[in-house]
Amino acid sequence: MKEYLEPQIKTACGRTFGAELNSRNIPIAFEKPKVAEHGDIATNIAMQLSKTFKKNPRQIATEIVAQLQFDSSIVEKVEIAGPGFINFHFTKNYFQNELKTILEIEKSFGKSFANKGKKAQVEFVSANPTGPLTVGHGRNAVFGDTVARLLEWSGYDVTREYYFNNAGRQMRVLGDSVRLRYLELIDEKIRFPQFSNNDASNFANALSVGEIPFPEDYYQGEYITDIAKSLHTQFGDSLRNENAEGKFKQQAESEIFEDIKKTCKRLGIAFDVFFNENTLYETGMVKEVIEEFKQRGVAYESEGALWLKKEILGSEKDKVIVKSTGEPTYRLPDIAYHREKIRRGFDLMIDILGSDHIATYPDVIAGLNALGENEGANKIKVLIHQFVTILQDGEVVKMSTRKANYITLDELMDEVGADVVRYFFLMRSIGSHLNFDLKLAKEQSDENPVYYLQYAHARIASIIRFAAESQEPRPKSQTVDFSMLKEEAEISLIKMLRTFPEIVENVATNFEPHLLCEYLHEVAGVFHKFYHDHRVVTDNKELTSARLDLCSGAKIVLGNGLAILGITAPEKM
RNA sequence: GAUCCCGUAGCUCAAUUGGAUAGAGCAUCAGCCUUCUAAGCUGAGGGUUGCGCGUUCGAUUCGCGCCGGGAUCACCA
Repeated sequence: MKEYLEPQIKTACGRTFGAELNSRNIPIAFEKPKVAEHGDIATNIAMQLSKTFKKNPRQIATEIVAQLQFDSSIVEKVEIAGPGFINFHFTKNYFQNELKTILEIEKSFGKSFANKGKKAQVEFVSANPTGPLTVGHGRNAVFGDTVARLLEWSGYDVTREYYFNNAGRQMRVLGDSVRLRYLELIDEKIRFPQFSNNDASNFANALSVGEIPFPEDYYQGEYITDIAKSLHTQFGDSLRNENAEGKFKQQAESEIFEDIKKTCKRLGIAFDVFFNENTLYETGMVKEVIEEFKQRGVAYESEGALWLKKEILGSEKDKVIVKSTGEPTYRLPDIAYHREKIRRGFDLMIDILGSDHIATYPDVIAGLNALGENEGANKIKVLIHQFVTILQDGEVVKMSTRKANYITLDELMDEVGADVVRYFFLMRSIGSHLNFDLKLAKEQSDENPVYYLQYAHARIASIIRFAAESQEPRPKSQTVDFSMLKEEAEISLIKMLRTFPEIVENVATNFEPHLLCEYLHEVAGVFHKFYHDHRVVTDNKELTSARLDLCSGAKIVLGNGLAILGITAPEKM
């Protein structure tokens, strides 16, 4: 549409305003009007020009329209409306032909090759292996995977990556938590009333009566006991004097990781790369970064620590990258990691982060720039999503892996299924705080919005099955006469379907899958309306064929759209 | 104190990046199955877009100032 109209309007404007216009170089913007009466596409060019030419926009519009000439088989009428919009109405014939394209391209309808040959990387989830994935991780996981799918649909070769760290205090505590549970299994007395490490009197008291205290800030989830049990099955009592960071930590890490991968798989997510932070030390990347920072004079030592200067960070104060203990802070490996990504030659790198990390990524970008990686840093796109608030019985559940106060993604999927989970996380813009009411999600599982889409798909499949059973198959040579489709419900369905590629492109450029959800919901709605108003399979062979093809078109769009969202498109419900 | 996100119908959220009459779902009410899936369709009610200025032909959208909610501001990640 735009492709057809743009040059015509340009020449018309040229004829009206001459060279003066060309010097201004005003782009012609099109938009799809909200209301059907305002046509299929509209431009506000007359309003744009009214400033420069100091003329009434409606007057300008009239002059432009007078210069326009169109193929009457494509454009039905042109109207000037409102403050100065030029509205274009296209012919039914034009839309009928559009349906053919959809049917021909089928599975790739909506795909673009704009980024063919380019490599993209999406880093998401990236939760350290200290416990099962919770509902809180769900939004990150599902959104990240969907962004990856969108990039694939726009032509990118996509790497899905999970970054993790299996060192540090967090993991030591995890190992020791397992160790204590193990000792409990082999009959050591562990005292579990909740008290903290620094509660000295309680601690001493426990030890004095021969009990080993289980600190409050240790991991309290049941899965810790499960890991201890599996160690007990393998090794019996022989680990009594084993170090927390030995077998206990290793076993915990590997079991938890397996668990995480399984959860992701259930959600339709498969990572290509699990990147261990430790690699950055092994390959010398971290050291290299430190040296270079020093060389470039942006880092200095003080109080036994290594600091990065605020000037390059653009922050209020200098920040530590290596602690006085010799351990790096998260900034350093993060910078090294992103440099590593840049070196792998991606054209686009996306980080999916929760809002709790919002303050950290500017440091990473600044660090990269300080290393002279400006070009690479420009290819990094950070997408921040707001938190999911879990509501149970109207109360906010504060999630904490350590306190075992969480609802796992698996539990959620057990309740409502992976499709509902994915849809629920995708249907809202990532900038808004998502309220996940568990009670509601369970109760409404029967009337969840995702079923509306799936039902439309299944319904179409059913119609097509019915037609195949009750009718002679149409000979391949016989072409379908799409001019049979002229009812309002039919045309508006085609209009809806044909915009799919535009929607995908828009959603993929702006990383806003929720708009695809909305669009598909609308497609389903328009289809249901069509179904309700008109019978597909009738004695009229010609009409039946045309309507069946229209159904197929709708099925393609719904199917492809659901595929991008990672949601199944059932043939039956 | 500073930075970022959010504030829209009773509830959960949209709004084509500045457009025309601000829309969906849930909930409430009233209709529609002898016919291809009623997990559907049709209709009704429900709004000072948190408040106030400003920018312009035009503001839910952009700017400034308040109010309210969330997140972050470590030698934690």
